[in-house]
Amino acid sequence: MKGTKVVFNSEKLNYSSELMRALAHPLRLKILEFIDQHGAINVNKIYHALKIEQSITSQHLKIMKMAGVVHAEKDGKFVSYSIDYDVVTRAEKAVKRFLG
Amino acid sequence: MKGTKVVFNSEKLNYSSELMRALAHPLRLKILEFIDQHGAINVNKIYHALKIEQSITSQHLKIMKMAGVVHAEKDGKFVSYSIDYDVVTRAEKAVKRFLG
DNA sequence: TACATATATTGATTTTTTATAATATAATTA
DNA sequence: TAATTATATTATAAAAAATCAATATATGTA
Repeated sequence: MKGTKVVFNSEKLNYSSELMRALAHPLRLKILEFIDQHGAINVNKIYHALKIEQSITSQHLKIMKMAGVVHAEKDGKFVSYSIDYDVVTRAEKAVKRFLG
Repeated sequence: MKGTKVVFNSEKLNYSSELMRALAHPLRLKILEFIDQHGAINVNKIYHALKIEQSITSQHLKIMKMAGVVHAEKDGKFVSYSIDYDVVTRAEKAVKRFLG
């Protein structure tokens, strides 16, 4: 497993760390877990269920959206969030990718 | 892949996010990659090769050591760092663990 | 149209991280 | 033993992230 000899450019390092950073927060993980359990779901239901502030919820969702972890789709006056499982899988492999 | 219905306690959420946080930094990833490529290696070689400050190197190594990602072993006046691949593997799976 | 609801955005503040520089400690060597 | 080397630690400054409160923007509804 040691010594991949693959030289990673800072672009990939930044991508990997950004992706992991988006997930490296207990509240965001909790939100993600909730979306996972409910499928596409709107902000209202998320913050009511988890008892967190609307504004904070939107902000964390935005961070995860920017990182590509979740996807937002407008549905009337609601916005439905869902998980991009491909990207999450990529995050899982982000470490593995440059380690062995 | 959706809806694991596994309820994660905040302990696990915190562990997962802490582990990911330790890796969610470009410089730390770079250091980890370097250790991976060279096996057990001391601080001096790391910061000379990567052209970063000694103090920063020690600090980042400490963060990864606290998270259990790397292991330090004293060797005379040197300190040799190596990767704990088990923990890294756990980090890879941290996301997967609560998603699907 | 006026009002209510859902979400996003913004600005101010606090907290956490990171970087820098200096110093401390321990081991080594001249 | 004095000087050098390797690493850690500490204090401080700078930067980034998180929280909170308020406001803005849409959309839907009475």
